[in-house]
Amino acid sequence: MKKPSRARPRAPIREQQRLDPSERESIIAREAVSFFAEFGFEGQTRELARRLRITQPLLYRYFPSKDALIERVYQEVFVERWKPSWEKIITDRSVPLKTRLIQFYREYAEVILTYEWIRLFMFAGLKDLGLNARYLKMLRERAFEKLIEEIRFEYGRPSTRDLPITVLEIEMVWGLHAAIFYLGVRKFIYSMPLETDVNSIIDAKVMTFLGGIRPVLPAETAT
Amino acid sequence: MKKPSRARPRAPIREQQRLDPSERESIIAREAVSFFAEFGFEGQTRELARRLRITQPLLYRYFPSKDALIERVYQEVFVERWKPSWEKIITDRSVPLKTRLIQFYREYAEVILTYEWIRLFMFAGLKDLGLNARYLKMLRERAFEKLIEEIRFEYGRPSTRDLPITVLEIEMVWGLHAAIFYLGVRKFIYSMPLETDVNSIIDAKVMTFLGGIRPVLPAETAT
DNA sequence: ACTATTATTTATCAAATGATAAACAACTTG
DNA sequence: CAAGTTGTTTATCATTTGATAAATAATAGT
Repeated sequence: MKKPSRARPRAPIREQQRLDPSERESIIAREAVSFFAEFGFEGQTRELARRLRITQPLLYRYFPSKDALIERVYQEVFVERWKPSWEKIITDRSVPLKTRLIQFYREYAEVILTYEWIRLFMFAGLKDLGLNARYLKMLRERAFEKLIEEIRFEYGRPSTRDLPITVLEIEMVWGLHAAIFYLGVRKFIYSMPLETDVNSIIDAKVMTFLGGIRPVLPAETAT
Repeated sequence: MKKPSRARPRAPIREQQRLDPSERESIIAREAVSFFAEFGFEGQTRELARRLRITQPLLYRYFPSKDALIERVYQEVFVERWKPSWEKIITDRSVPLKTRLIQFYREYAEVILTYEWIRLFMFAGLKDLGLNARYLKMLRERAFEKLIEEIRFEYGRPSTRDLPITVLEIEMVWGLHAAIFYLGVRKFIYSMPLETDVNSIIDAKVMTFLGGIRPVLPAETAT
């Protein structure tokens, strides 16, 4: 049992004031990620400040405008969370292709299947700032195209350098990506709890994908 | 008998004023669908009015509040556009299963793969009003569950009445749904033009789906 | 301890925005 | 044509909201 003492609040639970600028800035940025993910970019700066237990004008000491803060949120989520190691996973031919794919998609899913990532990406898309197109272009170049190159190699097909990626091939990859992304949409946008383990879904999708893409690949090199 | 003898306005080039209430209301509703699909539900009533070439207070003559107008938009898009005939297509056993699936998904895709449907559905989800959950529940009951029942029947498996739908089965259907829906997301939210014919993608997905769901079905009836 | 610095708050502004009331004007009816 | 009905506009209100300037107070340097 505790003795309620309303005498003095023990311990310096006291609101700390005057933080170091860099620290304050990162605190604001972090909270902004969570805040805008929940309410969208029309969320009000006053409400964000309230959550941070600071006053609203203080935000403008660290970010010149609301848009600048939103820019920072993008950076935080869509740039910082990209892991260059993923590209290594995909292209590491000392590992079986299927294993690589599963590992990549599992790790990638772990990053994007979060409340913040999914919702912010969707908010950004609806608002349109070209952010999504830019991101997906990067995703295509850094991951999808490498991935198709690896699949071509695995099955003894011409390199994508010699024979450009076909519409059907990239469409297959989009399909796999859609399946994973949609899990996040269901969970974080539709508020529908997933009844299945994400990893096992990914494994199954990857295997179906590998089975399905074969007939879509260009013919074997028969020069 | 009331006779709406509308005195013919001569040469309707002139901005027509004083419309019939029911007509004005439907014009407003129609424009609101397009407007909110573009800007989201935070789109301003003044801007909507400007598009309609009417003044903003007139909106409030026909809809008591902005929320009521939004409610109407939901009705217009997510209720009115549902076609009961789809359920007949799915369950019409005089037609081969694959044909039914392809026909249903083609028709369904034609309705939901529109700028308005996709974006409004996403805006609604992000705002959360339970609308999406409600819609998807309906989709599951009226389409997906019937669809699984038909597949079970086709392959001589127990009825879903005797053996409830499994998580894996419904997951497969979600996967197919995701693939189609994501086409809309790419096009209308990410602004990425689709390079392929939607119908052929659907056909391919349906066939992959039918091949993939078989091992997931419950064992054959061995009473 | 004193002073300079600066993180933070208080006070406010101006524009935007949903909503209402009253004035206006187009159409109908007698 | 006069009068009444009602579709539409004008004028306006009360909040909300991004942003700024000045005042305040916590910390560092000497």
